[in-house]
Amino acid sequence: MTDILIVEDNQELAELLKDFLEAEQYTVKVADTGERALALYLEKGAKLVVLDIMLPGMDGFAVCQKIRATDNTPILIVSAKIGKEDKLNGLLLGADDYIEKPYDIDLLLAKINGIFRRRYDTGQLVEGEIILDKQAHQLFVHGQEVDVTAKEWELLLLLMENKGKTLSKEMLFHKVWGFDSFSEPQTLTVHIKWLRQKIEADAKAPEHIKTIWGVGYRFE
Amino acid sequence: MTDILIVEDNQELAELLKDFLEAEQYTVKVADTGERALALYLEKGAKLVVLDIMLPGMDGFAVCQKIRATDNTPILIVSAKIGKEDKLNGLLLGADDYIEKPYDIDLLLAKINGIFRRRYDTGQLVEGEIILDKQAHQLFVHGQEVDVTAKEWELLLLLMENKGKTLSKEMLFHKVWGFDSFSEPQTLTVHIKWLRQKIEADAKAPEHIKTIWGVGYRFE
DNA sequence: TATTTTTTTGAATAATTTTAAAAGATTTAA
DNA sequence: TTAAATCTTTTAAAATTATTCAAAAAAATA
Repeated sequence: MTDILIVEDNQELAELLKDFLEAEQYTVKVADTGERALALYLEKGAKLVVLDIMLPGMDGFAVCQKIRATDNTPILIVSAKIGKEDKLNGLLLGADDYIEKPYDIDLLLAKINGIFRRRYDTGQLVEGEIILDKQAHQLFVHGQEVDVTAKEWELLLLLMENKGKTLSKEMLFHKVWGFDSFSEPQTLTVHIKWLRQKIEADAKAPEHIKTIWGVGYRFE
Repeated sequence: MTDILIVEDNQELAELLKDFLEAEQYTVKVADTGERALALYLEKGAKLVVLDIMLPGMDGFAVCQKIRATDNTPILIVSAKIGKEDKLNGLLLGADDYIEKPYDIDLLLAKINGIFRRRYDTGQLVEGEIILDKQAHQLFVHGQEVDVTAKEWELLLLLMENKGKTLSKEMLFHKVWGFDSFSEPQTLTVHIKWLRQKIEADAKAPEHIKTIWGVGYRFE
């Protein structure tokens, strides 16, 4: 969901970008030639391709064209030699945006964030059959709306926003009930139980809300 | 109400624009020649025509002229070769705005939003049988005028302007009664009740103003 | 002042949250 | 390997909290 493929022949610059974007929670793969970029793209895919135009061998425009022949994944063209013709060239080939080298790294991030927001941020959290609409404050399971209480909603939101990560019971309790809550720790597990009954096919064998013994819970 | 006709001979670019604008809640039709654009326009109409000047066969200016001969639908001219003469040309033919290729997609969106706001924002909010006329300060349900009090009006306006989003009771209360209000929180729910009696077919089973337990209300 | 509109109140109702106790799992240590 | 200890889940009832409703009081307006 946050996979970026960087196509850049300057290894140092590529590493720098990778580190920077990873710090911003993106998942980054790097390719140093057009050929390798295409191979990597076809094998692993990506949600955004950041594409340098000047590459040894197959140039960026060719890569752009080949990717567009496959699908509609957004492409951000990066280049030192963007003239009007190049911009037009890229636009005609289906690139989504441009940035000129040398660029401000924050501007690059802004453009990347913008592309992700426009293309992928629907205001919804989707995990398989479970859809959480944050704006509407609605939960759908298999397309059916399911009523959840305020506490259940907060718990599920926390778990889904941190899917794959195990959250400790203390952390969950503090975030949902507040640090000053005097409630008993069972309260949390009872709410987990209600949630499981609402979102799991079989609440006895949960597929999504996993128990991590002695630690807490993890959404998968 | 949000129909856009894009006239663009580059199919890839046209598809890209279509996807982008559809993500922004517009309804998009595409034509790749001037002749097809006119035929589509005369058959289905549109609220805005985004018109590339450089087209094979009948060029953009000719399309512009023919559309203007029919009605006053706004036209946004897009072209790489906008010189002073072209701008003047387009203006004389009745185009509403221009954008030069290659353009920033956000700028295009801003211009489109601007045209729609200027041309079509009638100051009315319409949701099925409910019409809120902001200028006249009147509410109609099933074509019948319904009197609402000042507080009810503000409440309904807030809800309808944010339809689909759940608004918290605190937010509603603050916006309608002001941050410094000392009133009891029930006051809000009582007003919601009056509103429901005025706009809902069955106030006991509201179709429009939904209660989100422990959170607030949502207009649908 | 009379009328309309808004706000408050308190009781009834509905829904959620908490609790406590028992049962079920998993881990630890003998 | 087994028993004990620890942790988690279930259950149902109790407690709490939120919402609705109707009527009355207060405030604003004509």
